[in-house]
Amino acid sequence: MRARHDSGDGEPMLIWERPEPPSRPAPSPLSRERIVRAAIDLADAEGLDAVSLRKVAAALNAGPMRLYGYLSTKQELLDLMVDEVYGEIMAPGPAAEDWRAALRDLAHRTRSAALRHEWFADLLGSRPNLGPNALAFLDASFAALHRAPGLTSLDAALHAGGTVTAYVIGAVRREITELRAERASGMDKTQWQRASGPYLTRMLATGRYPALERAIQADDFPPDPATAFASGLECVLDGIASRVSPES
Amino acid sequence: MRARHDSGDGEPMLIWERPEPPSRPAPSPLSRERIVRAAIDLADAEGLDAVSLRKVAAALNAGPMRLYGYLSTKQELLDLMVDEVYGEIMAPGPAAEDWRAALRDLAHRTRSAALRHEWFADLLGSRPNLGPNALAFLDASFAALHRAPGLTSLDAALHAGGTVTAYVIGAVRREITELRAERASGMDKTQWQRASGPYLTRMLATGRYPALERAIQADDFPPDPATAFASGLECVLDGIASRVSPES
DNA sequence: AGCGGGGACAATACACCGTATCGCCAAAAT
DNA sequence: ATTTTGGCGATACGGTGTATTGTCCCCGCT
Repeated sequence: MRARHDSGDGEPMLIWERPEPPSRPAPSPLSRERIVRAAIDLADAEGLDAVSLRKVAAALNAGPMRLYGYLSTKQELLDLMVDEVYGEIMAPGPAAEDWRAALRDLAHRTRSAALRHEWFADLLGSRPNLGPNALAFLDASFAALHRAPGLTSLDAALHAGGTVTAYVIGAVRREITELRAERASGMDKTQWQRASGPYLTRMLATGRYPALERAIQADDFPPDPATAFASGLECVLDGIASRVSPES
Repeated sequence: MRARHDSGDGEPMLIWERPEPPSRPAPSPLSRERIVRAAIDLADAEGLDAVSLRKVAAALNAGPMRLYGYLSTKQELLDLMVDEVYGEIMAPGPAAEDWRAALRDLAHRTRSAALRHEWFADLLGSRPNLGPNALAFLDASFAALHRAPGLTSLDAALHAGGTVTAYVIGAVRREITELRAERASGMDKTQWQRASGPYLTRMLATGRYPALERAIQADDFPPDPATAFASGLECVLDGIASRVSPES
């Protein structure tokens, strides 16, 4: 059952272009924008699990069912939230001229958006994102790759874009997950090591993980996540560059 | 409130080494293994959303609360499911000798595991995975990277491993998501294009996405996901190789 | 041998979720 | 002025994860 605005004709009428409910004379106190904003605020403050239609509605002084005039499903709300964050990502100035710089910029903006809205990492890549802002993001990626010198086949461009996107999704996810794990067991990274340390040392003592053991023994403290993300990204970009302009 | 096996002393006693309940003379009909297996079967058949403690317990002819003797939380069950899949991934023969081949092998095995258990993609990277099989996976990664010639700093090895892991997570996620989207709207890829096509064409007609427009116009059909995954992976591996052994 | 206690299991209970349905009331149309 | 309509709130339902309570059986002790 779709929202009541679904005109019912054959065409799918995806959610992003569904019209606002006809603006009432006394301006309707609710709008999809306000709903999405409230949901985002709630998710930022209390996590994605705390986002329930009931709580969002309550934050807007409305009954839960009120929202179904603007959304047909909770999933739709999540999709709109994601697209809103893509909007944040695309908000800043124009793209760089160098394709590499442009892709790097998009990646870092995505990462910082995920740090602002940790729930974004949970949703990243879990559904096809076709909202207008997500499309703008895609467009920016392709535009950047089009500026690459040797990238004639746009088949290759698609591959390249997909590869860096995949890296960004995975890296952001991992980083947020680690961040949460640290926070969960006492705010401090060393404290986290103490927490799961005994278990890990016991596991390592079995001798079944020699390489891991060696890796942890020589524990140079892992560098901050930002540079880890950046260096991994450069690695991926290097790989792309090596096929864009065959090795000099 | 932990499961009843938590010994109560200071040490955390993570879930993977918590002992089975004391084997009763008449062997207990339940075990964590059987629970996890039932949950996996359910998730494979009906999706992750269908995995509820009630349904899992029902599949084992038990009341819902029975499971809390073996698990302290649903999240724990999910963690165990993930580790079980890591077990599948690590099951086949020994690792290749070449570091690149070894990493490639791990990546492809992860992908095929996710294709067998689509819910695995939803859980990938969403939590720190420290189960014995996940550790074995990590160990294999580090072992492979250790075999790389120029990888003296294990700091670099950590970065490299993290980078390819991030790519794999993101790529697998995207692929499963796309697969589901296709399946949701009529099994066929061209059919999917028809489904969201009108919306997309209308969006593109706004002229706000010129690069996207160009990319879609010249629609050489995208290659099958397997080669897309593979080529992206090679791309990442190239990037790593270029820093392992500086350009020849 | 009889009995008491403890522990595994089941049933019940609770708060909350997403969503369908229904009824009311106010505003618009006749 | 009356009727209609449609947006909104309240209520309801089936489901969830989990806490609590009760029951019953089996083991060990007297």
